[in-house]
Amino acid sequence: MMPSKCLERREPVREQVYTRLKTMVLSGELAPGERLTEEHLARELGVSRTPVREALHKLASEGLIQALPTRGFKVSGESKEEMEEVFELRAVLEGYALGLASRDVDPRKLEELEEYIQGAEEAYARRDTDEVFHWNTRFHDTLNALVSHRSRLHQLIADLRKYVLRYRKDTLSYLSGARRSIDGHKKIMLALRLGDPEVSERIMREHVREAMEDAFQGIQMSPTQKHRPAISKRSKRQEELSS
Amino acid sequence: MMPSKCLERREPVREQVYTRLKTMVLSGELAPGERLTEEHLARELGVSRTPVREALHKLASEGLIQALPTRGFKVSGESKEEMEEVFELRAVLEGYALGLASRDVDPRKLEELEEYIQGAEEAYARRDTDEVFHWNTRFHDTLNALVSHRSRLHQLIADLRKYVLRYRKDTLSYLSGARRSIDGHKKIMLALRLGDPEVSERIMREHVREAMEDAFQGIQMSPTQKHRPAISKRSKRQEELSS
DNA sequence: GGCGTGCTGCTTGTATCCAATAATTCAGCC
DNA sequence: GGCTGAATTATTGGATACAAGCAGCACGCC
Repeated sequence: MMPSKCLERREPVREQVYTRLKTMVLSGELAPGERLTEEHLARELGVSRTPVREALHKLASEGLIQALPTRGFKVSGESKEEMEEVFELRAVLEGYALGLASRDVDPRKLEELEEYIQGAEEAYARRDTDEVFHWNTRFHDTLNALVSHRSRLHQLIADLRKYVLRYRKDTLSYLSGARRSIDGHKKIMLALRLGDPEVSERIMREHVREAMEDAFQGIQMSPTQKHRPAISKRSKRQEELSS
Repeated sequence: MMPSKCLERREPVREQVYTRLKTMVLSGELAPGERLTEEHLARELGVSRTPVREALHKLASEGLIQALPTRGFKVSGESKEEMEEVFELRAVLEGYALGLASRDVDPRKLEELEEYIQGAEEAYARRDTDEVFHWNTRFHDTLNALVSHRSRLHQLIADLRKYVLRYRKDTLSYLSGARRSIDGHKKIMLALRLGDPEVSERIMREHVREAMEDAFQGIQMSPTQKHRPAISKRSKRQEELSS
């Protein structure tokens, strides 16, 4: 039989749903505290309950949502304590990762990193915080890629970073935060060039902790979330995944 | 299938299967490289594919098994690099955790920890390595419990520890390893009493790294695993979960 | 005799079905 | 009018049914 048109990568629906829901949670489209039920999501996404269920369990294991006893799931709250813990874990793991990376850096990667800093600096001059954020993200992604051979560490850091990205707008909407982060990146470069694991580790920890402070700047977080109704009204609209 | 008349504790079958499979993997009953298919496992455990599948996905997300494209799963290999990475992550995270814990220790917990060391010491005097292992495990579990309010950190450490437990026998079957680990625990106690986060962190890192060295003592690990046939022959026997 | 092609079965992915149960509502009783 | 309890609903957990894909194999062609 002809292999038919299997040219396109056949990504399982489960994965699509997972990615979609994750995006919705991280973007805030699904607000913290909002309740999620398999059936409604399945209808909304135009698939059956099975893949939705698997996606929900996966998200729950990552902490993005949490299982209620027998009432489905709800989007995880964002208590200050929880965010702090995630930032602290980032500080520790990314610190360790930078220490590892600093033992043997590819000069071309250093070049690349410098470019991102340069890009951020120029964006800062234009007071374009979105653009600064963009370059900073590339910077951190590239740093993380330096330890991609340590797959667990790499994955862990990626997950934690995605988790706090939810608050990116808040983080950099103050120019002072942007300034500090760029300066922090410059220090990271110096540590990398120095090639000293311990210094690199310490510098990175400080950097992430500064980012945490800036993220908390002027944001009041309620430890307890009010219970949002449920699925939003636009549930009726059959949004196909293929969009 | 008959609706089982499980009147007692209503633990979801999914969880039972998950726990069961995890045990089988960690105990080596399912050897690294061995292939797992939903259907066979479902038959073997006397349940349907649904809970088996969910358990498999969960195990995969923890890295205990890995998904083959569309061929099911296989028990993860145990290359030296992978074990090293896990031990290194433990060193970093448990180091950080001990630093956190050292800032404010409950004296009763210190008492408890001392008892476990005492127990291990006595077992060591009897050359009972299994017993030493038992007390050492309690010791580490108790330490980890000190940061249970940091749920992510706590969970992460618990997962990583479970992962390397697979090699416990090898780890402590040498008395020198047992000796070193007990001495390490004593140093940890001193660091805790000192109450200095940085010292505690360093001491713990050293301790876990020593444990790694001992775990690798005299063990030859093949980076590539040979492909074991599939499910073992006793698949036919209907082993009910309720056993 | 070697290699390509189609068949067959194993295995997963998804949908649907059924049962069990917690929450909710509503009616009857005090 | 408020409280208690039974019926109703909402929702998950598990089982099964069904489709689709890849692997291995055998057969036939060159």
